[in-house]
Amino acid sequence: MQNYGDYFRALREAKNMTLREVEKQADVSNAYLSQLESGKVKQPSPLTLHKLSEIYGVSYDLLMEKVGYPVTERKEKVKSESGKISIAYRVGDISDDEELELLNYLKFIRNRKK
Amino acid sequence: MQNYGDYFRALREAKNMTLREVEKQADVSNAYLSQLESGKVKQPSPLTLHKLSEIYGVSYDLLMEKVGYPVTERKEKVKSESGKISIAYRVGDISDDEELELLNYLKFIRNRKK
DNA sequence: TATATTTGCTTGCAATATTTAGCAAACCGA
DNA sequence: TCGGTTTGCTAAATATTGCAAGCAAATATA
Repeated sequence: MQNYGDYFRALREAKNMTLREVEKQADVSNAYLSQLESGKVKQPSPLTLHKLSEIYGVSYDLLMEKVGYPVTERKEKVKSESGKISIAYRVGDISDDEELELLNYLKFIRNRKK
Repeated sequence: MQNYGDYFRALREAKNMTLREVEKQADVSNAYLSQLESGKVKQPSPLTLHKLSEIYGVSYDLLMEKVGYPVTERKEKVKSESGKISIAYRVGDISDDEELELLNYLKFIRNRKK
């Protein structure tokens, strides 16, 4: 994924969190988070990814792979799909683009009732 | 491990390789390898570790852990019960209603084009 | 309306990963 | 002995991560 900034933004918004909320929980500056989401960061450190993975509830491996780090080779298929495994199980593989749209739609769902 | 420089040097010497041989195979400068082995580098990048792990025949995970990166949790249990779609793994718990909407939206996405 | 707070963002800045260039000592064949 | 090569190393330069500070627009509150 070349521009994973949108992906991180979608994750945060799906949780309805502000940059400063994530800043507090992850101990990562909102400034840096902003740059990350706007595509100005190439490869955030594994430590940063680990913190974000816990807050957003996604797997650390998935984020590592997303930003282009080598990933431990074990069950290549299952690993790369670890986050989408259940949906894939029912409706087939989900592309990165589709995944992003789904996350954005989830955010929409959660906000429309307010 | 605070001084893993010695560890990297031991790995290389165990294989009877020179800095420049490793440089060629890993595409990492001999200068940097020298600094790495003398403890002047704090955290070599995952990509560099991956290359070295292949040349030295040790596991990528081991090197990642050695230099202090967060390690991937493996004992995580798969939360998706049979038939139950679980994006929860990614974005936290989602309700049955949300799940249904996401699936419908996915279908919409896939039929939308052309 | 006016003031205060929130929110996303940009701008320098420090730290550090990694490279290029090159040095000095050891090694090696003629 | 001697010119060439190998080997490990250092210094300077470049690139990127991540932060502190602060700004502008939106939003909340009086």
